[in-house]
Amino acid sequence: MIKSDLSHVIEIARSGIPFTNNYQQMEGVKICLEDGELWRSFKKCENEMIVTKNGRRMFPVIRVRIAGLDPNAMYSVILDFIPADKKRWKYVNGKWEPSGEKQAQHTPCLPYLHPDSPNFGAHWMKDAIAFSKVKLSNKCSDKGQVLLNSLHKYQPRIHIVRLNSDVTPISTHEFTDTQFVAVTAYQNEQVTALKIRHNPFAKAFLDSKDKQGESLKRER
Amino acid sequence: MIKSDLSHVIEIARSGIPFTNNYQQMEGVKICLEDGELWRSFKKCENEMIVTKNGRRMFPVIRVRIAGLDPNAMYSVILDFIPADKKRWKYVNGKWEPSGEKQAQHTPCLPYLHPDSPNFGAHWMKDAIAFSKVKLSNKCSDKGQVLLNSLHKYQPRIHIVRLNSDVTPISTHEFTDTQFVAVTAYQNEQVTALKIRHNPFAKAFLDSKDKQGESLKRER
DNA sequence: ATCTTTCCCACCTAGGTGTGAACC
DNA sequence: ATGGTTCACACCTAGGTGGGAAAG
Repeated sequence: MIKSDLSHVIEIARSGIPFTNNYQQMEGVKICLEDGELWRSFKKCENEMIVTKNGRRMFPVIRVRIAGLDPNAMYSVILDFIPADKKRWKYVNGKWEPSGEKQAQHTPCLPYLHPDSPNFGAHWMKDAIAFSKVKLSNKCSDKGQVLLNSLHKYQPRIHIVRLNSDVTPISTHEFTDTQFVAVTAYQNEQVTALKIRHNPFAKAFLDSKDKQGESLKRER
Repeated sequence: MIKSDLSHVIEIARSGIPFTNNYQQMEGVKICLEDGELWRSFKKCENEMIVTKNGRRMFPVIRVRIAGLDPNAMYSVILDFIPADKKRWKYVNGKWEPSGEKQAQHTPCLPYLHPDSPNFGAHWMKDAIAFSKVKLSNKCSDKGQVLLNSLHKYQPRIHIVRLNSDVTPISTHEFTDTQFVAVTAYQNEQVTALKIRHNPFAKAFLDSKDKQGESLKRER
């Protein structure tokens, strides 16, 4: 797992408020991934996410539940994606395998600020927080999409930033079940079948695909 | 115009943050209504807004441009509605007229917190702020709709609240062009024609109505 | 009777799916 | 030739319109 510095996260979180660079890890913050069972069913087939020029939503959606914040303090919550490895991957004979060990430098991924940001701790803890509107793209643009490299593997991260004028504690969380390979077209038909089965927007394809996929029980 | 106190505004803005009750009017805040020409065309026929049990959006949408805030300070922006008078109105022979001068007590209108709240001054000043999602209702509910009395006239207000731990300056603005009568069904067909002409969601009715209305030019 | 409200409806806006052919 | 990407498309979700009949 490649660790990058958090300067982009800080930059998008401050959004004009003056901060010192006095980071410190928050104590007592708890954060849980929702829909774990769904995520694991995708992870079993090596999850894939479509990237397009105009940006494609993620499915499943990253949803987290947060506890341990100060209800009266102000926070922003941020999603970003770091390369899970330095490899380029290809799908051959029904399996993902590394291809071309040398890799062009990863451009740092622009963090995605949760649209409820900034907000009170009470707001973030009230319900699960869904990143349903984040869009993944393979092209630069200024519409706030996240830029990823196709055929590379990514690890989503959640950052919680406290908005003070004097202190910026940061808490960062990764859920390995949410790893995926960015693709411009699905490679594994088991992944396609799961997407169609669970994403309401793909209901048009339910009839033609609902007999396919790996863990879907046959009638006999 | 009936003035009510601002306790509801304060309550929804604080949302858990500790405030003193040290109100003070902000200096130098400028706020302009957008779409003034559209609003005035409705005002000329005595504007009406539909209220329903589940809540109906406003059309036109209240959009304002704000200047003079501290870009780095945190604010919430709030919309509420006060009775423009104590009358109950009825539409007879193509005109609105008072009916029944004695009036049941107005329940205080729940303020509507702009969904971008809370946010930095820089955010509020970047673009015009649209209250496109506020819903007007004639029934109590807990889904955040604004409760109004049908057949009564209302004056929308915008409040800007600064979120400090020690001070709560408040700035309140009214635009008389946005006054309207709450109704459960449109009374004036000129109003209906204008709504259909300008609201994209009513495009289905454009053909049958586009020859009606007051200021719509005939071909000859 | 009259006035007001409620409900269902067809018809829109707005935009999220994977497909399969075309493109590079 | 191969592998990866793009595009238009049919088909959905989700929900905002006023109309008109029915109800209160």
